[in-house]
Amino acid sequence: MNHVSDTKARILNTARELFHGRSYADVGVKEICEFAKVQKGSFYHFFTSKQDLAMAVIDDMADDWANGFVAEAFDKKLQPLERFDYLIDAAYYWQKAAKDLEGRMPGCLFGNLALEVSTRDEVLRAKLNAVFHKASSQFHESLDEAVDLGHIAPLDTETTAQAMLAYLEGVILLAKTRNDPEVVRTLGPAIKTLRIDKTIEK
Amino acid sequence: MNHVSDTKARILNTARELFHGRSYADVGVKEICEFAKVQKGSFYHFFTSKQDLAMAVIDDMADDWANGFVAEAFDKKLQPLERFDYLIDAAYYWQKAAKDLEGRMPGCLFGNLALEVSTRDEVLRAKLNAVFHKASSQFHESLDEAVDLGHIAPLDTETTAQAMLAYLEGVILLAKTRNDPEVVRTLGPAIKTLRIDKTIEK
DNA sequence: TGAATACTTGACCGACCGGTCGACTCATCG
DNA sequence: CGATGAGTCGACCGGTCGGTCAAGTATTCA
Repeated sequence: MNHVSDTKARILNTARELFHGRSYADVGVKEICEFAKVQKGSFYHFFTSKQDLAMAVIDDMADDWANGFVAEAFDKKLQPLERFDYLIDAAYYWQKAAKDLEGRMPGCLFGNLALEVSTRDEVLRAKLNAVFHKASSQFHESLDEAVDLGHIAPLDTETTAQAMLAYLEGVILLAKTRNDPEVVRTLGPAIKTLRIDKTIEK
Repeated sequence: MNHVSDTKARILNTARELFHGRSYADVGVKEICEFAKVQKGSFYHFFTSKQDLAMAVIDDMADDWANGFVAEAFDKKLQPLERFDYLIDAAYYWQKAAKDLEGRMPGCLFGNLALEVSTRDEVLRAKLNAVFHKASSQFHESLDEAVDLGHIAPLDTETTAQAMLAYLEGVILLAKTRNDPEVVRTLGPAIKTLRIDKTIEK
C-alpha cells in the first residue's frame, strides 16, 4: 500500500532522537523539519505547536518502552528480582550503544525532559509525571511478587518501588554527567538494596 | 566603603535564581540584566559570554554549598550516619520553602544543569561533574567513618557514596516532576539502605 | 590637575526562534 | 469530468537571541 504518508512518523522519530540527544529548548522546529525532510507548513499541519509535538514524542516513546525492553524486563517468566538486573543491563547497553555512536551519553529522555521543562510547562510536567508513575507501578508489582515468593523480607513495596525508580534516574543522571555508561553498571545493581519499611501504624 | 560596585554580584545572584527556578536555555541574558538592573554592556564587561556566567554561577553556588548546609550536614560533631538524615532534611526544607514561595519545586541546580547542558557543552559538563565528584567524596568520608566506628558493616565506601549521591539526585528529580517536596521526605531516608559491597579480588 | 583605568550606557547587529498563511499538488470519490 | 480535502510547500511575520560597540561617566593615582 504505502499510500499513507509517513511524514508524521518521520517528524516524530526525528524529534525524539534530537530531543533525546540534545534537549527540548536546544532543538528548533526548523531543525527537526530539515532532518525529517519536511517543510514547516507540513509540520504545523500535523502538530499544533512544539509543545504538542513534545507530548506526542513522550507518548510515542512511552509506548515503545512499554512494549519494548520494559516489557521484556518485567516479563513474568523472570524471577521478580532478576527483572531489575535485566533493566539495569538494558539501560547500560542502550546508553553504551548511544555513546559509541554519538560520543555522548544521552541519558533518559524522560528524566532529561522532566528537569528541563517541569518548572515552566505544567502540561508536559504532568505527562512526564504520569510516565514515571506508570514505570514505578511496574516496579511495585515485581516487588509485591518478590515479597509473596519470600525472596525479600516484607517492606513498603509501593514506596520502595518509587525509591528504585528514583535511584535508576539518579544513576543515569550521574552517568550522563560523567559521560560514562559504566557508571550504570557499577552503581545500578545496588537498586536491589534499597528498602523502605512499612511504617507501623497505630 | 561601598566604593566597589556590586554589579557583578547582582548579576551572579540573579542568574543563579533564574537558572535554578527555570533553566539555562530558558533564561536570556537580557532578562538577567533586567532583573539585576544592569545594562547589557555592563554584563559583558564582567562576563565574556553566557557560558562564562554559568561557570561562575556554578562555582558560586558550589562555594555556598560547601560553606553552608553541606558543611553543617557533614559536621564532624554529628554521627556519620546522622549526617545523611540532616542532608535529606535540609534538602526537604529548602525545596519546600522554594515551592511555597514560587509555587514550583526548582530541584537541584546542579542536577538540572547537568541534564540540560552536558550533551552540548563539554566545559560545563566537566565542571558539573567536578561538583558531583566533590559532593560524593564528602559522602565517602562519612561512610568510611561509619565503618570505622562499626555503625555499618564494611562495604565499598567509595562506590556506595556515589550511589547515595545518585539516589539523592534521583529523589529530587522525581519530587520535582511531581512538584511535591514531600517525596524528598518519604524517599530520602532510604539513602542509608544503599549498599555496594567490596568486590572480592583475586 | 591630568591621564589612565574601571565601569556604565543603550543603540545596534545578524541570526534565529516558533508560528502563520495562501498557493499548490494530488489521490479519492460521486 | 468536477469537487473535495488531506497533505505539501516555502516565503514571510514579529519577536527574541547572544553578543558588539562607540561613547560617556566615575574613580584612582601621579
